[in-house]
Amino acid sequence: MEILKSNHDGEEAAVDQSHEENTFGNGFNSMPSPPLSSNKYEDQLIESTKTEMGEVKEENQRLKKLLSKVVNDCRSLQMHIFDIVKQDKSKASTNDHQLPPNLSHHLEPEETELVSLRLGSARYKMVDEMIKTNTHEVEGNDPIERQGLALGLDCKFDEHKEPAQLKDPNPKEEEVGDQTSSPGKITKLNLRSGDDEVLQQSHAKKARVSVRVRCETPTIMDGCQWRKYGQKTAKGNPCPRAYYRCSVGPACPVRKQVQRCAEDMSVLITTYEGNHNHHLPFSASAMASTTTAAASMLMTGSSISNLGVRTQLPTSAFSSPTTPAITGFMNSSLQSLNFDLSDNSRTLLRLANTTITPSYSTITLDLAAQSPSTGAAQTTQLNWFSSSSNNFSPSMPSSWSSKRCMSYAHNMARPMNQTSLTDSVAKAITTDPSFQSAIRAAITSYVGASAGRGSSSSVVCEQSNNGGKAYKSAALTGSAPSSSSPQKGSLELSTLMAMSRSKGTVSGSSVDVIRWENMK
DNA sequence: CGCGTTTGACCAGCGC
DNA sequence: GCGCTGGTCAAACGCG
Repeated sequence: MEILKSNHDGEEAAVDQSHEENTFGNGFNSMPSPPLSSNKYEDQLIESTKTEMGEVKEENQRLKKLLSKVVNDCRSLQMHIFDIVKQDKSKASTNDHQLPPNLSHHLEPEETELVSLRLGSARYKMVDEMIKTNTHEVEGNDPIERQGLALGLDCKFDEHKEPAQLKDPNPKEEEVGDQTSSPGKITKLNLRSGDDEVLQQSHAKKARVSVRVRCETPTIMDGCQWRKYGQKTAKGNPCPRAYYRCSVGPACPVRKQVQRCAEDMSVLITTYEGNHNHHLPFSASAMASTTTAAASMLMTGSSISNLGVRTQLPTSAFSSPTTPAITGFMNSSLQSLNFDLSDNSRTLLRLANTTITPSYSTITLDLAAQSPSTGAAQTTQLNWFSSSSNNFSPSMPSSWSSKRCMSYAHNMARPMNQTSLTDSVAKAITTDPSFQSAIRAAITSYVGASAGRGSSSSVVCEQSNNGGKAYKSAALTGSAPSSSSPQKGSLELSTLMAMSRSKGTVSGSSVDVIRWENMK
């Protein structure tokens, strides 16, 4: 540096600028130094920025239209499903038990909730179908599946539960508790109904999503309401573990455990278990859908984008030591992606090194890990990893999801084909609800946190090719405002006032760094 | 008074 | 069978 400065004074500014712009602090260099005639360069940069802003605006409009279409479709679908449920109910009431009118009246709110819950999947699936290109076939010949009536494995759980609830609209609280809050009793109950169910549900019971985050507050603000029901000092950790259950729904089975990390007291470990059986506010749905999607991935090995499809995997799939569908996706797709959500505090969102083993059934979203290259910088990484060691097996079951993952793997393994790679990444982001959820949750929590400080915030996305469009989609998809609640925490594209793009390198490979500045 | 938290007791699972 | 541990329950308590 000294030699450069003394021998090439004219380049000093460029060198400094290069140094200054290397503020990502995550192991890759910034864009190459601009030429001496920096005015021309800046003009070009401004022009390209303007152009890209225009593209972003167009994309925003397109997505807004898409969103409104989805909302409308959801409403009509909701009405349609409501009719179906009503018809089924009237059939059941005539064929089976004749419920008194006052009791059948009590059924309706619960079923509405039930339908809406399924609509979440339908929405994902509809978006999936609307956005996706012709490379992915639409799964589910069952018309019910096509309407998004099934929720995947975790919701199969509900499917078994719901008939009982429908038969008895006013179940005793103990009975609800038996099915939701006491895992041991679940097993006992299900022993009567078949080994497969027992296995699946015991696995489902184990499915957990752990979130590690650097946080001073007693709990992280995930938008949900929790009631503390216990506290215990666990072995090996002086900090007590607090037990919470979701208090939004009367019989919501979701639990969470909160404990400070023994090694680093500033790290809060929050473990979620179960799936909400009620509506959630937007701010809560981000985290909830993320954990649900992660749990679903964990349990089914099916897809990430398969949430709307009833899982029909054989029992052996659950006892398999690996879930190739997941590892295939993660190793091929997520591992090669780096998302950088940063502002003054430089939050780095990284999805990497993911292997999920059902026997352990815990997936961890690590928002507290330090970037090795940044040292003490306030950098937060999000790592998806399981509690098990790597034992990825390349063998794939011949399921649709696996094919899809292989498709990702195939595309990801061809870095030379930039367009293909870009398309694959774009597809992965725009069609995978869990991926969207992860991004949405990260952006939501991030923006929510920064909003309180009143500081400007930005979203930086990196990509290992020259495409960039995929990440625009990522940010847009992840931040698409909810139709019902454009709350704090949602980041609308209209607030993204400036965007820049620069070159950098990651592990010797050239990357594009795209930065959106939120000037709000 | 109602709601949420605290805290000791209880229970189930697991390893030895 | 016993002891350890994690998870849950429920009475007591505190707060608005």
